[in-house]
Amino acid sequence: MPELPEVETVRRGLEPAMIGARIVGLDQRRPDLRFPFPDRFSERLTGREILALGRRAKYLLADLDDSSVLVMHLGMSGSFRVEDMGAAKALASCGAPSKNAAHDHVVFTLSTGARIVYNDPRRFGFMQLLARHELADHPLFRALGVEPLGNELDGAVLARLFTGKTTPLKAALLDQSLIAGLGNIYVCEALHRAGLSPRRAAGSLACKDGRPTQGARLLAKMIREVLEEAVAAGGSSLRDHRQTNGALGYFQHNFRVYDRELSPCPTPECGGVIRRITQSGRSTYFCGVCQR
DNA sequence: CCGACCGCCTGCCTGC
DNA sequence: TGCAGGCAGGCGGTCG
Repeated sequence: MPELPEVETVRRGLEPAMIGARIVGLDQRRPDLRFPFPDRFSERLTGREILALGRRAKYLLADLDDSSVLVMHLGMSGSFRVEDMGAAKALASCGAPSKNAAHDHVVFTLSTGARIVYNDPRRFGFMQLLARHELADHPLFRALGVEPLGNELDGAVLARLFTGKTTPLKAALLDQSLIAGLGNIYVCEALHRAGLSPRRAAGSLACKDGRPTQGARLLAKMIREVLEEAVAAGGSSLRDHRQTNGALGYFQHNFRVYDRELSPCPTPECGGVIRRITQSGRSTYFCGVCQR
């Protein structure tokens, strides 16, 4: 599921249940996900109060009351759900499909009585427990690029990041050390909105005569636009992705190119057809007519 | 530096 | 109906 908008949706769903609550029990049901869980994971978390829940790129960051930070990454298939007695009954009664409990790998029990369940069939997600002061220099975070939903990303920044790069725009936008948080879907969508070909060299958007190109400015704007729209829609629900309360995000209905091979291009008057190609081993969807 | 490819895992869909 | 193959939202590593 999770690119930046889905992770942000999860963060907003977990926040009211987690903030100010204390972890009174932690059930870690296997030794590892993508990586091993930290040593004494359960002991180190039990008794901690959750002070804040933040996000950096696709990472969730729970600030704890002992100056440690619980770092959580959802990988490809990770999700959280919030359960309390009432909500569990409500979900059951409205027929929301229950996830396969065999993939419920971590269960947090909170002092409020709520349970936070982490489910991850493919187990590409992971959790880490770090001291807050070591976060910035940690290998996971040290090399992360600009946050696309903050105020940092604009045409000038994009132009600078792309200067001299011969790599295709698609690969450059997926590179988390340049911009942190985009994934396959939103890269395809942003490039279509900006009318730029995923195959074009990133460096072609670098500054000309000391000014960012129109393409760089438009692309920066479209990246922010598509991410903001997706967050507002509760993210995209592919397969079984749901928000933490079981509700579906609906941004997938607004995809213009992703998973739309052979559909007519939605750009007015374009007349093109969406194509699928492979770039660095992953599907790229785009219109060869209006994306140049 | 760059890109292509592989592995990590499971589930789902397609075609035979 | 079953089975093989391809594909999937991420990311880190190797190799040429």
